[in-house]
Amino acid sequence: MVKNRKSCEVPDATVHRLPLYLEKLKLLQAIGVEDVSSRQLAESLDIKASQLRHDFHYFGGFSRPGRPYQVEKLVPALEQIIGIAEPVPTAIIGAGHLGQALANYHNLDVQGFPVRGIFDTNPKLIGLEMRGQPVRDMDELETVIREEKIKIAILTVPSANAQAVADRLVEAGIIGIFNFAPTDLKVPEGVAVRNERLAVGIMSLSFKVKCILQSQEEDIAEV
Amino acid sequence: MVKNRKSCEVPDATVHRLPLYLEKLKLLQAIGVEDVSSRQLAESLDIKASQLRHDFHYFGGFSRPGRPYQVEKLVPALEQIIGIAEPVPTAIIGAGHLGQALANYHNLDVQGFPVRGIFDTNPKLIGLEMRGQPVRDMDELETVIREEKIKIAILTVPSANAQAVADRLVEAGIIGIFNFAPTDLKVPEGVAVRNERLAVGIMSLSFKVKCILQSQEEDIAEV
DNA sequence: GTAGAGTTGTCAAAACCATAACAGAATGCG
DNA sequence: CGCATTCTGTTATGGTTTTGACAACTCTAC
Repeated sequence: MVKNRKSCEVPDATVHRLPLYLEKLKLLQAIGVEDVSSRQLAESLDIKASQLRHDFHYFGGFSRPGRPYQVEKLVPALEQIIGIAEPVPTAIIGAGHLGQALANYHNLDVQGFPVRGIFDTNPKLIGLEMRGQPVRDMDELETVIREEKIKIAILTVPSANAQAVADRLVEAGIIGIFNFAPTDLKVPEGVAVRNERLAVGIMSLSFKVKCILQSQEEDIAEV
Repeated sequence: MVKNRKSCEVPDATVHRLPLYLEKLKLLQAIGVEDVSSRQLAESLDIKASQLRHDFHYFGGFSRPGRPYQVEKLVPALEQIIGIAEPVPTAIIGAGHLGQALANYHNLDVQGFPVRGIFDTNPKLIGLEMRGQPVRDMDELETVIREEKIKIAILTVPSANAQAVADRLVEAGIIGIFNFAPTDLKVPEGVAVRNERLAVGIMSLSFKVKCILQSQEEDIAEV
């Protein structure tokens, strides 16, 4: 199966678009659309059709020349590629506001990431129910991860604890960490980390806002 | 001031790194570091020094050849560039779990985005206090935005309402929208949108996890 | 004062990604 | 059937971003 190894040698940019394709396709599926051409799909996502076909090309053909894509086939194919053909048991570490928000984010389940464990150190939170899951003491972390075969953890603990918790997660067998703490985690080879920095997002937005305001001022000055 | 207009013609990739530079520099500042070389700073962020210098080069020199960067000068310079030299009044639309999480996210204030208005339609939420701010009825949206001169809005409402709310925001004078709804917002020229899709994040993580698992299986098979 | 180590700003090369172009295939219609 | 249209898969082109390389400059040590 050389193809498997090769199918992982894909640009990050392409990987980030796969979820968008899947999302849109599920929407089409829900309203009963059967066929969709690369152009239709691309336009609805505001990208070029050639880029979409190029992306798909990394994974081999999803259709044949002359025939549009079949939604019914494409959805499971993408799910397979993304790795959510089977539900991926997920844990949330840190039941603060952000952790709660994510635990209650219904879409997580729907999109293939059922939450099988919520953990915190705060005695006031331990025992509370969130979406049918009790908040557990961190003592149980390793046990639950192993029993539930959890592979992905969402980390919403304070920065100061993030690295220590990450170490425990890796030790317990976690392979993917979705990190919301503004800290660069050091993890061994064979563990994937994705940092989600709210601050980066809002600041790059601020940069654009500043540019807009400046150009408006200049436009006025020029009149 | 041609430089202003030019300073906005910067690759997105560079813009996204600016907040990281600033964050790290503030950390250094806090522990009393005065000088820092491009190599030191770059290594701590796990990027190449040449990239950092290249990024800075877009905005003109922050130092002179031979001399390292001075933290005390670099921090305000970056704040200026990002547009947070002055605090940027911000609103949160949607006081659900995610909205609450962000409202309580202390760093928002610290990093230059004081929350000056929290809005929701749910009568049960209206009136509640979050970080010293009452949750207001959406009726007050336009008034508060204008009075507080709010320019940036964080959108955490359900997908179905996102576009309608965005329209109101733009009408009221909002220039930047930080959108957490999985919807592509249509906004007029002169309004910046940044989409933050949690689903995309966790799915691209899942892709990498799947690749790791596959390569592990293959390694075992090869032995 | 001079050599050497270390630094930035700048430009050139390499790697990467997005777009365009096109061959080959299917479909629909007269 | 034959033609026009539409479509994918694939390759080539063009552009952007990252990385490497180096001149010019500063400081320290001796």
